[in-house]
Parts: sequence; C-alpha cells; structure tokens
Amino acid sequence: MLSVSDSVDAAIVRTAWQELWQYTTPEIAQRLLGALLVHATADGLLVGRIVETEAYSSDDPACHGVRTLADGSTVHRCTPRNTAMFGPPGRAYVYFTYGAHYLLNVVTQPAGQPEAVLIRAVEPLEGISNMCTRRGTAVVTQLTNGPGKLTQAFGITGTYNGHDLSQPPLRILPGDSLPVAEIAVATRIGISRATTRPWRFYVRQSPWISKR
DNA sequence: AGAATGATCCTCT
DNA sequence: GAGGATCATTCTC
Repeated sequence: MLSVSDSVDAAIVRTAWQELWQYTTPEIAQRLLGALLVHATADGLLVGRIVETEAYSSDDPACHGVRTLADGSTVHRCTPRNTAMFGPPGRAYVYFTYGAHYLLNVVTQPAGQPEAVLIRAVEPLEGISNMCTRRGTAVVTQLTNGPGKLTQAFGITGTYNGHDLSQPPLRILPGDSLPVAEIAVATRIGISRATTRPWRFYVRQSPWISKR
C-alpha cells in the first residue's frame, strides 16, 4: 500500500534523478556523493551512503569505452563488455575484473556517448550484519571501502549490468549536494592511462573511503 | 589459438 | 610497500 507522502517522495526523487544527467560526468560524480545505494535482497534491505566516486569520460584514455590507437589518437569502441556504457544514462555498467571482482558504475550521458561514474566506496547504513556475512569479516570499516568490496557486501553481480538504477531492487537515491568544502578532489586509483586527471572525489575526513 | 592486461583485494614483510 | 591470485575480455597473429 503506497501512501500519498510516499508518492510525493518518489516524485521528488524521480525529479532529482532525471536532472542529474544534464551535468558533466565529473560534476555528476561529485553530486552522487551523499546519495544512497539501496539493494532490496531476499535477505533484507542493504543501504549505504556513497562517499567516493570517480569519473570516466568519452575523451578519456582510461575509459572502457575508449580505445587508444597506435598513433596516440582515441576512438570510441563498443564491445560486448562495455555495451551498457553506450546506453542511456541512469543505467548500471557492471563488469568483472581480476578474475574476482565486480565493479559498479553509473552511466551518465546520452546513448552513444560512453561516460560513467565508478562507485568506489559507501558508508554502510543498514543491513550491516548481512554485509558482514557476504564479506566474511566483522571489521565494519573493511566492508565497503573499495569498489570490489562494496559490490560483494551488497550482492551486486553482472546480472545488474544494464539495470535502470531508478528501479528496484537496486536503486540510487540522490540527496542534496554536499558543500564544496566537504568534497576532496584527487587523481584516480588503479589506472595506467590519464593518471593525472583530477576526477576522483570523496567526502573529506570520511572514515569509509578506500584510500587517503 | 595465444598472449597481454587489468577502474582489485588480500597477505605477507 | 610489494607481490601473487585468478580469469574474462580484447587484441594480435
């Protein structure tokens, strides 16, 4: 049974969600800080607050939708793995790497323009004991402080690749933008190309981020 | 068909 | 701080 206030709340969230995609990808990465990642599982609700993100753009050699040619130029390349990146904004791009980890991205630009925001860390809010079970640890600060860790804690796998993140069971609920003073800017982690772009964003002094 | 690479994590020292 | 695990994806031959 849906109450009137629930409907109003849903409309507000829907508006904030759709307005997000008019910004550039680095701007969206900052605006996703503070948003809630929500997964409704058979074992219960899992909720986390996003505290760390990275932007990947369509002119960015580090982006999965971009290929660097021998002459140093870059082209867009749609492949079976990165197809979701070429789809509409607001969808998930989930991929598997290092033979072990799923990484969750949010597609940010209109279809054909491969850009996305990697969710690198969240602050666990609800379903923490469930997350501990999934992660195999009781150390709460180690549950979701990395892109591979948080997908394991939340039970997010490749089945969500292409999923509309405004819809259950896996959603992102935008919140108010953080004050600029609370947002730290740094270079991205774990990449070998375009390493100097300042496109990693995190909540300053948060104990839940992956790395200082 | 073969080889290289990787938006990571964990376990050491 | 360094190195290994582990395998899907992608490119090259």
